[in-house]
Amino acid sequence: MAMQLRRAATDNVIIPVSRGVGYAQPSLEVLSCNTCNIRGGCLAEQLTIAHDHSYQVVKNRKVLSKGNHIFRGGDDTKAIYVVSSGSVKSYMLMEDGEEQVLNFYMPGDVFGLDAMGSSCHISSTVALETTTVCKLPLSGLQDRALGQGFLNMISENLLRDHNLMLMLARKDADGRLASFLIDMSKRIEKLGQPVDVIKLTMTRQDIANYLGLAIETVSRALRRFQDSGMLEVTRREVAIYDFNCLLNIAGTQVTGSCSS
Amino acid sequence: MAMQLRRAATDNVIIPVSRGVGYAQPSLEVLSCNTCNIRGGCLAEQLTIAHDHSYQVVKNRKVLSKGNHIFRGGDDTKAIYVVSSGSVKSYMLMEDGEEQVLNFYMPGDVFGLDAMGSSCHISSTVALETTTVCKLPLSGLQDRALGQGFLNMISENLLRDHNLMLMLARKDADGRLASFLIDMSKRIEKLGQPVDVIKLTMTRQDIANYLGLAIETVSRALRRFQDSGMLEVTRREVAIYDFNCLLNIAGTQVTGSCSS
DNA sequence: CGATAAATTGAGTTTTGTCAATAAAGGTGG
DNA sequence: CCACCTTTATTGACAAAACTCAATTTATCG
Repeated sequence: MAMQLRRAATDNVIIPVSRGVGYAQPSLEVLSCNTCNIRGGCLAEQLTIAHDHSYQVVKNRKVLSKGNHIFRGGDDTKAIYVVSSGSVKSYMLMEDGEEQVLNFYMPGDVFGLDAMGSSCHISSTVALETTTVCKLPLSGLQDRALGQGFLNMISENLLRDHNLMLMLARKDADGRLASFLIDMSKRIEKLGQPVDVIKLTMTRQDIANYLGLAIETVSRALRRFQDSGMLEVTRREVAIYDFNCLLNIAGTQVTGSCSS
Repeated sequence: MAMQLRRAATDNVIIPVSRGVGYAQPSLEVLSCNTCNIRGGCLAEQLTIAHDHSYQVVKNRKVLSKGNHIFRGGDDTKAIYVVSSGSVKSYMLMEDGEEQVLNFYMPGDVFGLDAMGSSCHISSTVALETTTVCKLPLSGLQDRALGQGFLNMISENLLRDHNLMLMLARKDADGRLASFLIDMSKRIEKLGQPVDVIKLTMTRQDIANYLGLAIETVSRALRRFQDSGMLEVTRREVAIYDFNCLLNIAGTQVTGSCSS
């Protein structure tokens, strides 16, 4: 395949030092759980409070602006993270500089799990927009009962990965894009937002790198969908008109619920 | 893509009841850890003993013959499993009957993790040959400190999945097959077996369903490799002559070690 | 408002899937 | 132990999907 190099602000070969030393993190402001929108079921809160009962209010939230990395491949493992607001992509770099996007994370999602068993991160993560993340130190994690929520999260992660694998292995371009849009829709639904309008915080290139397609193929598939009238694309926003049609094109979706 | 239906003994739509009720498991023999070859670092042993200190000798091993399922998609979640001997494949069925192979498991490997957070299994698992598996009941798992070994295992699983995703998304047929062979070689190396002879316990169809290729493409890629002299294929056995060449074709491999 | 980045669109090529036929292997029963 | 049948694997010819290259348009950001 050997596509040409295509990387943007998320490049992690040439490490940006543009704003001088000390500005690696755009904001050092640390926020407490009290001001977090993710109420109930926040794993970071659960685990951190469980870990240290003296803190009822956890203060480990940080604001990142677009393009800022949370961690990069090779960085020492320190924590796992929860998205509080905004969105994040995780990716791995191939030797040719090509990046494979592994996942997009939205508010409530936990990321950085691949680091749990290793001394450093394998993947990299970067904010796709102004984003707030909550840091959950890993120290002592192995000695504690982690609770069902933790196990659920792990199997959710595995399920998501399996879904992507299935998609990459078996679906054509239209099927992959349809699956992607449905997945995004389901996720924003969980956040209580309207399901029929998807705001894409990632570039077409990111989508292509996630779905294992060329950027041109993504563009053309979106056009085909739009021409058929099932949805409308305007810049980074997709309005879905015919959900059934999209589901049809997507084919098999692996859900967490046991219906099969 | 919509390839034609291709399923064999592992079909789980038509449930085989060939040998009559009561023979769902070919053997009810239960073996103890004392007779297990996997010494040291067996997670099943660790977790089970940790769970119930009164049993120093765990008796939960079972023998399965080729084609027998350990569990099927939709089955109630009861346990996670460790391969003691033999080999296992896990797969998910698509609506068109197509199966996507998720992984092949070898002695020491843990499988069934996707069930941890769910009330039933999403994937199915089947023995590829005469296989011994160790069952690890899930009950009470969430209330216990699971140890670093458990966390390691989870991140290993995630890493393996990410590797496959990267492969499916970015590599051509030759790259995928080369990656597959290298991975198999590394895994048998861990088991203390020679790295240059790989015994394939799965069919070409299974490999194709794992790599997201047509069976013919797998066959042709193997022929190309053989013609170039880097390896030799005889039935279900691959003798590797030029490992560097294979690594070259495979391209990026994601390893657990932090070298990047 | 201009420069850079992102996205779209078209034309041509390559890879891989599909269909079809054949060969080889493995298992079963006489 | 051998013949037969089923399953598995190989090989060839053709078609389709997606990638590459190239040009253009449209956003975004300073």
